[in-house]
Amino acid sequence: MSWTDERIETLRTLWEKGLTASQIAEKLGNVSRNAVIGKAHRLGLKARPSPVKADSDGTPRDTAKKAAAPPAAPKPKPEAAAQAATPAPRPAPETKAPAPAAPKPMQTRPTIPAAPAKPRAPGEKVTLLDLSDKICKWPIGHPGEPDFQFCGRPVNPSFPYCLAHCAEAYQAQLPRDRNRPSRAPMPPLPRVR
DNA sequence: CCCTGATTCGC
DNA sequence: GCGAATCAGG
Repeated sequence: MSWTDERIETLRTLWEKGLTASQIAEKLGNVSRNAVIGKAHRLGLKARPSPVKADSDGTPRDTAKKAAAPPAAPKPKPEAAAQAATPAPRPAPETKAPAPAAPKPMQTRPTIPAAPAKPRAPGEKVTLLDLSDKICKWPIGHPGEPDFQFCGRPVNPSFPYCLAHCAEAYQAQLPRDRNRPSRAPMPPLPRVR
């Protein structure tokens, strides 16, 4: 559907009224939240508190979007595949818990290529405050101890851990039946979207 | 995970 | 001009 004068007027009104982009999109119908935001900006309706816009000065949102740098940064694109990997003992961070330390390997298997990448400023610990959906939350050390920190490498997309730690956390539930040979359908490695 | 607005860029 | 995809933050 297109932006008729009427729809534009509605957009203006609701936007200035303070409704969120998604609310407006819903009222209008047949448009996405993104469409609303995009149109609002093009109309010059702007400036509503954005979560991301909180910069007081320094960080000028230098976001290097796509297209920016073709050569310089080769992003590691893992290619493991998996289906139903039974979530093995997950690390239990939080304030107590003896720490995951060793989600025991029930079966050895070749270690995954592992994720290089190093987003962290050299030397600094990854603390609770650094956590986000995008960095590996695998705890290193024991909570409460001075040097406790998190892995901090980039996550395997849609997982809470990096590729290497996904391999730790999600392992196949191998047959425990003694009678049956464990020919094991093997490798349920972390899926990579 | 849900949500927010902002931005980019292929169409 | 449009808006999906992405980002960055709550």
